Amino acid sequence: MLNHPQFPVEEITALLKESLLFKALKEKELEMLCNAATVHHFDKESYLFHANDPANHVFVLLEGVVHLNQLTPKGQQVIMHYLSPGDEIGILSLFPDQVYPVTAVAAANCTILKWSGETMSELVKKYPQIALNALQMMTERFITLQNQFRQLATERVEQRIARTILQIAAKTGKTVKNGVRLTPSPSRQQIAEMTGTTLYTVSRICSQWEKENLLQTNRRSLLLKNEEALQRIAEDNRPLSPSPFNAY
Amino acid sequence: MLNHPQFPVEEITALLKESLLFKALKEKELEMLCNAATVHHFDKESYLFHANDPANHVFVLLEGVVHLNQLTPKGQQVIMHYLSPGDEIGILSLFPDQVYPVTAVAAANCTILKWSGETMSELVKKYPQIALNALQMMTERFITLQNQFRQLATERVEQRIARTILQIAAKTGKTVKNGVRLTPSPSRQQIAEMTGTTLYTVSRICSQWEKENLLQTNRRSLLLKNEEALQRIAEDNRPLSPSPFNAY
DNA sequence: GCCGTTTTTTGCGCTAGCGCAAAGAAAAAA
DNA sequence: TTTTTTCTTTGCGCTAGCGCAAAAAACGGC
Repeated sequence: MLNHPQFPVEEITALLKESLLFKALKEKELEMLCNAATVHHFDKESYLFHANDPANHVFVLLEGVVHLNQLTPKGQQVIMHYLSPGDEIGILSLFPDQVYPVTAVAAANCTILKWSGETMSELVKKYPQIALNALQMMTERFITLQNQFRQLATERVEQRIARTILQIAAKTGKTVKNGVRLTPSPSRQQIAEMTGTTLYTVSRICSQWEKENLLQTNRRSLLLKNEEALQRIAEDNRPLSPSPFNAY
Repeated sequence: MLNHPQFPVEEITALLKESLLFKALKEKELEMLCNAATVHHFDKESYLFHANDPANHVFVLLEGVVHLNQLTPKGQQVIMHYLSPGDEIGILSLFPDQVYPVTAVAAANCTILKWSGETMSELVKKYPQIALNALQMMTERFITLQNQFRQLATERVEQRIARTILQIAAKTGKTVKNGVRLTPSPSRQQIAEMTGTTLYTVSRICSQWEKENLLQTNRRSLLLKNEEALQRIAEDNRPLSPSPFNAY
């Protein structure tokens, strides 16, 4: 276990120490944790688990991107959450008798750490801090989701797309000389599924922004050139409504 | 404490026994719980707490309706959750150092049971089952919110309104001879704030339904006359798109 | 470097839903 | 009762965003 060429134990330990789920654990405890984990690869497009599967594994993403999504009865996808290295997946399996409420799919080739539910239960018994951390995470995720809901209910598409790009940039973007680079960049379709719109609308809006030199995209990456401008769009600094008084 | 004319202790105990937060507590424990509570009245439109207040009380609604909502930066309201008698409010205050992420407002005159954070901490220490129940509730609310999010992202206004009315009917509706009656009925404005639309659209859709004899409204109550039809609307049983082949 | 596949762009027409404004109805206050 | 306030309805015009279709561009495999 845990003799991975690209991920030496020290590096993993460092990552886990920073993670929300395992923070406040001691060096010794993290070591135990590492020894109880297994490392797996998931190819792009493959599934970590499906919605309604019994929740019996906890994952930590080492490398890649994972999307948590739901399907509508008609087969339309909605991406509920976007995960990057260091993030935990499947915390619900820490709690008894749950099923995953979402599908987890690798949006890029991924390397992940995995614990079985039983292993986790034992670890939680030994280190109750993990349960507290999980609870903390749940409430944070809940509050975030409430905000997402409010935004979807009240903001225009353009704002939601701007916000989504900014969030991904903040989470995984690399600062380069002329801006912030997102690699890999989510596809138009995926942005649409995160913002509750269509790929056509996303494409039109991004084209517009590209013309205005706010960003620059190609299929594999996105360069955010004017973060402040996008921020302004996300916060909707524009006339409330086309004022009738300006018509003259 | 707890000598309320309309709510004798036995009745409250019975209510708490059924509640998600206090289920699986013993008779004796429920009694302790009752004795630690205080009863309060909140007039319609008054606030139980505001978003960002430190979360230091747990409430159980005995009578009335409470809305949990958020405000957009521009002052627009979004109703995140609708609470009826027996429901718990402010479970986040069971967990350390939280602030309420929403505002709780009485949507009708309310009678509520209230515990301070300190009292609750002690109770939780004595009866750890409460913490487990709270966790259970959090995950349930989280999963529900995810579904709400998906629906908002993918369904048409009409569907969302239908679903909302059906949910309120299931939660608080009284079955009468010609249908299900909701009293008090949410206003057009409130339905709009629950479904992410405007009061005009809600009004038009309800008028339409009234014409089709699916329901019947006046300012104080709503009579749902054809639940099945509304169910069909909520599930969107209609042609996927105006098929070009039918044009002939 | 060529070919098949996937993704993106964009023109076009369209429709769901918005939002003002003004009238009407219902409730509350006086 | 009458008056005032609040909530609802509806006509009207409009616009944001949808979604097809077809082309263009980008990518991957060989």
